[in-house]
Amino acid sequence: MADPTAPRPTTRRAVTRADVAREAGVSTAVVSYVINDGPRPVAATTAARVREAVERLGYRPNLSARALRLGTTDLIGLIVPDSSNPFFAEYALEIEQAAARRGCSLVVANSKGSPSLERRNVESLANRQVSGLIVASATAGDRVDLRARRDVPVALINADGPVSGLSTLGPDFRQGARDAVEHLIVEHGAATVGLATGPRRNHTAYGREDGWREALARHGLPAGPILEDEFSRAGGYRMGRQLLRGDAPDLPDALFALSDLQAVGLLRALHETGIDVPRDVALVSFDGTIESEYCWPGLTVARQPIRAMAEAAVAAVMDAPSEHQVFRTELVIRRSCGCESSEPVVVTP
Amino acid sequence: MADPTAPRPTTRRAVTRADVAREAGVSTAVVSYVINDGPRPVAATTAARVREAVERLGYRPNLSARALRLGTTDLIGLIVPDSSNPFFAEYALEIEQAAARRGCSLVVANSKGSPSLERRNVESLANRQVSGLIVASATAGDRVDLRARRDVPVALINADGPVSGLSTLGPDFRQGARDAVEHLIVEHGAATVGLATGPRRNHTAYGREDGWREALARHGLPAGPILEDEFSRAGGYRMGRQLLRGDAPDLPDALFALSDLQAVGLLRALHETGIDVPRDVALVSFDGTIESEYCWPGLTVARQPIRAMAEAAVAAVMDAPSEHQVFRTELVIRRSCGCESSEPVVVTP
DNA sequence: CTGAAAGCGCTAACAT
DNA sequence: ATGTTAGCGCTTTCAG
Repeated sequence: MADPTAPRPTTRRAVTRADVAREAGVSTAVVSYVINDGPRPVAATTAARVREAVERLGYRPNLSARALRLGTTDLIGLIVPDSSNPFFAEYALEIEQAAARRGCSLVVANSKGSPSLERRNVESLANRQVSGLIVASATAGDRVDLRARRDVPVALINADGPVSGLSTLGPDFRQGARDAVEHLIVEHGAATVGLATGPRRNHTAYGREDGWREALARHGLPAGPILEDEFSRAGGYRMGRQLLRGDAPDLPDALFALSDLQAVGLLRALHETGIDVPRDVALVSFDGTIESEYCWPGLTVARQPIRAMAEAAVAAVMDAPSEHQVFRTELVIRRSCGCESSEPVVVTP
Repeated sequence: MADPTAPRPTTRRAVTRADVAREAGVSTAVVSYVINDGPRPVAATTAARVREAVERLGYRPNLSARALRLGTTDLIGLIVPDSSNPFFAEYALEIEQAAARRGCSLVVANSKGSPSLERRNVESLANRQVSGLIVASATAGDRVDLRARRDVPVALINADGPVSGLSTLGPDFRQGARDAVEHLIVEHGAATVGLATGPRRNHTAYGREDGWREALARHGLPAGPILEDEFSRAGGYRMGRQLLRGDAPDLPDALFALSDLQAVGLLRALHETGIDVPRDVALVSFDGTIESEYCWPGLTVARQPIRAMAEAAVAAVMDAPSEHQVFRTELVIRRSCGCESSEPVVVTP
């Protein structure tokens, strides 16, 4: 008779390690040794017999039990403000791939820019015994409340500086912004460069703003107009509308957007008004997501090395914690700055 | 002395349910009851005492143990070909939100269009005892090999029809495509409408192709040129280049792209060649991701009700399996078809 | 090289 | 209303 005491309706009792042991005529320990390839050696013939039994029975190890025993899950938690934001989506993909290479899976949680939700997500993932936690904090780095990190290694990505007790990493915000803005000034003779920034409570904006300011200062130029709105296409669009309001808007020579998304929104507003980029205003942005490559005109960007950063984040939580790591961005020249790119389009490999 | 036998370096032994019980002077069962709010009642004063102890000790339940006991994890697995594809990224976000509403977390795996990797992901997530599995198969629906679904409810999203033993759901591919193409014909007098489709091995392409063909047939029009490339921006771009090659390319009046991404790539190729959309060619696509709203010109699309589908997928695996569900798409008129939209831009809420 | 057995932390009978 | 306790399936120490 079937055993009706199963906790939840698991169609039938699953095959366990004990079944395999019985089938193969060995002890459960041996089954464990062959499956995990250690820690004790097993005679080749015994191992073969076990593997055969595993196959015949269709045995699949129960990872929950393993996790309980080991106190770890081979699960990496990722907390981002918005996983549908292309920047985070690309980041998440690379993290998933890096995790997969180490046999880990990725669980993603959205904090929607809410510090309290972020905290709850950290707690919840820590309770799940994730092996590591990677977080892109929507708020200031040092305000990240990681009480729950008791026994979970945490890496803070998109960080603009070290945070004691955590592994942190991020792009060189300042350098990237400076490069982009200097390109505008040096190569295209821009004399006024506006800034399209994000919410001021977000610490990560500072580095990019400073980079912009530095580039200007280096060339003795005054600060251009400053627009501020959220890090989204809609935010960029609103900034564009604001820039263009009035009868005779006074456009700067160029604009630096803190993110691709905002640049895309700006582009939209500019297009609608019949303003040509780069002829009427040049535009450069920070991030370098794929979208920046395909919009029109293609955006000149300070591109973050997402794959390398993803790998570093996973390494920081899985292998060894690290000091703050900063990654140089790469200036990718396309048309929005005014350059004539020789290639019609840079198609990603 | 510290106990050095901890399986992995958990900084110190974590607080367990037993500690709380001792602290509160009750049994572990009672602690369980107050934490889970059942299944047995607990006196209010006792409960308060327990909660206090939990607070004082900073107790956090170990979800691995719970999962082992219960045979389920409150983890939903999602397998997609490419989680950085904006369509899947938006889908994943909505699924994560729907899961979160039920107290579940989402683990995402990429199959990169490989059936074998897809299968491995299914296995691996099933071994993790996920409570449900949602898969967007890169291959044909009926070829989905879900041997591992022994005791895991599976929902197939982006499905074009029922698959026995699985919950399936998807947009009304045919209706959506038909609506979009008919709009081109009826409202804009398009006499030749080309098709930009995806790899033919992908069954989900059939419905959209049929819709295109049906719309044409209804109005006695011949099939326009057919382009075929992968479901990506690069694929769209290549199709655009192909369409335009030669000295005097013979452009159709309009083009229907099976996905936003391909439309974006097409748009890029068209822009580069100085071809105006919609003046020289009109363009409509299927999906309706946010990117379609912000590119230039804004894309007229058959928009999938992603949120509703995400909710349905989660419900199918968490609540009750369902017959095949099809969701109507909504035709969203923007400028790429030739309409003058009254609103300058439809900003998403 | 292999077997026996002790738990990991939790839930939910079954007792009281 | 509360306490006791038997496992869930796995890993690994300790004996053989």
